[in-house]
Amino acid sequence: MEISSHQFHLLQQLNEQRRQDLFCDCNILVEGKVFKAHRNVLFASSGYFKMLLSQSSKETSQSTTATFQAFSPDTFTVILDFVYSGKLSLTGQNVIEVMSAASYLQMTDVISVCKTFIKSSLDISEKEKDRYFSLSDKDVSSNGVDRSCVYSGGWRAESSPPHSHSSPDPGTCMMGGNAWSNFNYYPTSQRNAQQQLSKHEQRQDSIKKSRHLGLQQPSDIPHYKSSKLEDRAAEPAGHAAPAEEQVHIDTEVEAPHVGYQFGQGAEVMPRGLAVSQQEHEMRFKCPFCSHVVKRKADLKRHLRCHTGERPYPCEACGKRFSRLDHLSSHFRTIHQACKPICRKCKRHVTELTGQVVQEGTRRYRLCNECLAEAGIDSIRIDLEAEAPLEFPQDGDKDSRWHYGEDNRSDVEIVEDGSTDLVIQQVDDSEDEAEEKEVKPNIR
DNA sequence: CTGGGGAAGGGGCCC
DNA sequence: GGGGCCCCTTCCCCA
Repeated sequence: MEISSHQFHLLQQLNEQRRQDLFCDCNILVEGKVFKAHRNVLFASSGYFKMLLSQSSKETSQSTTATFQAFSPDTFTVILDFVYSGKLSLTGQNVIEVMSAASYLQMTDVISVCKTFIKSSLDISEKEKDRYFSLSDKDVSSNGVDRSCVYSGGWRAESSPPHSHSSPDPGTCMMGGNAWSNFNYYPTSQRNAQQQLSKHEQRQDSIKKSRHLGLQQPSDIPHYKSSKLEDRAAEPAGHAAPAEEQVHIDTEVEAPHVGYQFGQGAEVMPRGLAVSQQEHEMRFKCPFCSHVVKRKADLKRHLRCHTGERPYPCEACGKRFSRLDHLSSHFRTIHQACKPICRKCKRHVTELTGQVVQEGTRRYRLCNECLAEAGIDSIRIDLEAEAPLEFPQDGDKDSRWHYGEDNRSDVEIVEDGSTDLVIQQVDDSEDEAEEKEVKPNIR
């Protein structure tokens, strides 16, 4: 006969003991904050602690101290609360750090829930995007502003994914016991499962589309296939960690001040052997790969290569980018002909020696000789429709990307530019204030 | 088949 | 934390 409430009461009792610091035999030091816990509970919950404590238990039967600098005390609070309650308090703000910490601690279930949470958030973003794109294809210039809300919205706390019915409080994912066994939600259709696209697949997709179709409409957003998110979900939580991913483990008894660094999920070695100050600074580990970065913002940026999120669409051609600077670079190169180099002979051209050729949404420069050789000097020279070619300058942020209405219509109509070349005179001295500038959709 | 060039994309880091 | 620049690698196209 099995009494189902026993597990719950047992966990409850252990949690109570933890709060009252009863029988706690393990101290976890996170950025100066001390957490008390029971070794057996940590051992049973985390592959990392299992490894650590099995090692230290050989050395001592007394209390153990583990020191972490890889995540914040707040993050560890979420982890530890989960260990002792089965409730994981995820929000859009903490999910990345929690997942990173869970990866660190080799807590498979937590990682899975975080992934589901993120995927759910992305799905919300996708829905918003779909809704956004279905509203209007013409009102593009104003939509860029809204889109940032859409993308960021998916990560907000209020966008928390649906959780188990047994979860007592909103925004908390229940794990453990029956609640966890029932936790198997897939928020939307299979489309969501295909949302994630591996880097390679995604790139192939986008390149083919842009090259073969010339224009990548919003509806051409890559249909994300099975991703690293999915792939990694199948991996054990204790996947290989890089050498940089290291934490100090201090054993208080036999070697009071001799620390151990814990890397690669299995090795315990004296701290002094490999820990350097530089490695201490590298503290944000990607939960999907072995990459470690110093700044949280860099991790956030890096994660886009796993999630496939591309919040920055080029307004001229529709191609989407994961980073604003890539969009800017793309725009300058492809649509603004910023390079003062003849595309054919590679010679430097000036406003006197060369002209800009517009080929669909693409622009590049040709010297007068190459223009004549190409036999396209008879193509109409449309000075009226000339768009500025100035490289965007600082302090001109608002105006530099503005896309003249005439050009807009040009761009939208002409997709296969091979039959519609427009030559423009190069005039870098033109007054910027009067320029009609091409403007990508910057958030 | 191969090498060069262009474009995309990722990381580091400064402001 | 975001924006942006620089550097590097990878991929693809083309001669």
